[in-house]
Amino acid sequence: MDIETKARILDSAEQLFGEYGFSATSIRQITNEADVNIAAVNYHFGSKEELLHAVFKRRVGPINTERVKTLLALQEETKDGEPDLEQVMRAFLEPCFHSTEWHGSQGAKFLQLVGRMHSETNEQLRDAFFQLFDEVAQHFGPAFKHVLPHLSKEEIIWRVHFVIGSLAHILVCTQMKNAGMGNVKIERSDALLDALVQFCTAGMAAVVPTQTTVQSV
Amino acid sequence: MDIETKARILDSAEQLFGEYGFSATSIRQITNEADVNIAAVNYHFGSKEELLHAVFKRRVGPINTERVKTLLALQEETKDGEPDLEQVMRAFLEPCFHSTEWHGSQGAKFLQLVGRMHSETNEQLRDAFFQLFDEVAQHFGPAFKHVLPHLSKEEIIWRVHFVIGSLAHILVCTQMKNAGMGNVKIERSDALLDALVQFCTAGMAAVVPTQTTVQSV
DNA sequence: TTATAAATCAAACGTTCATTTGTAATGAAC
DNA sequence: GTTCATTACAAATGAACGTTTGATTTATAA
Repeated sequence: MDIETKARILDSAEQLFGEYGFSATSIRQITNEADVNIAAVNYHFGSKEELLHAVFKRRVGPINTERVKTLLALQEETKDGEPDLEQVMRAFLEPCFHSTEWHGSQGAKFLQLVGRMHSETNEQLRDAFFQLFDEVAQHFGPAFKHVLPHLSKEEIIWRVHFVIGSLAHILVCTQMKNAGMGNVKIERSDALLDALVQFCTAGMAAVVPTQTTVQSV
Repeated sequence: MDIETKARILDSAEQLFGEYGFSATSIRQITNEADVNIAAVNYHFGSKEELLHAVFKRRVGPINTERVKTLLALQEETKDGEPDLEQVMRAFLEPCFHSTEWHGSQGAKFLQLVGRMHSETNEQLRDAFFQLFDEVAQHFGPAFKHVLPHLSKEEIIWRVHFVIGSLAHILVCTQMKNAGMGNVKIERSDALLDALVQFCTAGMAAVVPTQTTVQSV
């Protein structure tokens, strides 16, 4: 069975890459878990790296499509009114959490892998990964700029990175035992998403202090 | 030369672990870079994992000591006045950036490694790593609770994780090419620290919306 | 049924891995 | 000068790595 084999490999790879990382996961682990022959990975995907890329491609597309769709709907809806930072932020963050609703713990493992990738420094892996987010960046960059007109472009880039960092970190954390996150299961975590949205919205909206701030004491 | 050998191994390990990750870095790479015999790692440190632990122990201590010292000084100083969230936040974040002032690009590579560790899921590595931050958690947990009395303990834990995520992410990002962070070099990045402090302070201080929030439209 | 392509399989490829071994320097104490 | 613990070294250990091979099975179509 062709399709079944490929899907089983993708499932196992997604889970194991998320749990142990790319380098620390062997093709033998993946094929054992998927119950397929060891040669199947190279036959169906070409190499270990291409397998990783395939794992991403399967799930990132839908998430980013939802992000952009929500943003566009939002912009349409509020065309004549005030754009709302919190809504933009939610459009950016919420779709990530939906993949767990769609795919259960499998989706959660994928998010853990996504979180992991944000600290990946291998240029080849990075480039292939972040290229998947080009469309999102092109839409949300201007959107954030529009609702935060007083911030410089550079300042916005930094703050978006802070947001991404918070997101990536909890995507990893919520899959761990003993991460100090209590009993949060990301599969049912509206509260966590809300908290993240609130935190990031407030952070993005932080007022730039005047240059000669003399605070405290 | 005993001390020289150990220090050279630590330097190389710190740099390579930060750059390529723990699993993707081999002992051969480390010992070649350090120009020592391949057996030296196991002789001086016992194993690859214990070497990683030694890399942390060398630098994390001073950072956390400075964090706690600054916090205690702050609490002493403002004993009869208003505690200030931004000051607590700065006491938490700023010492991380100092290690680059002390050790230059070597310190920067270390910070990249620290950022990486936050997405490490290997339980053994995690436990050994986060144990190094127990003292910090014990001091800053109550401190944040004190300046944010209206937030629940759980909410504070989540928000601190958001802060840690932002911090870890930029520690990794600023060492990368093409991370979309412009030309920020963390060795000279007061502005980035300031931006991070502002973002995290505002995020931590975000008001909890009333339960029945009906927003937008 | 037969020809053709796709998928699976066991086995092996050469390489690299972390670690261990036994031996040779090194330097201080006696 | 001999002893002795420490450190350094080249060489080798067995295991695991990603990948390839060539035969074999399965599916598709003529």
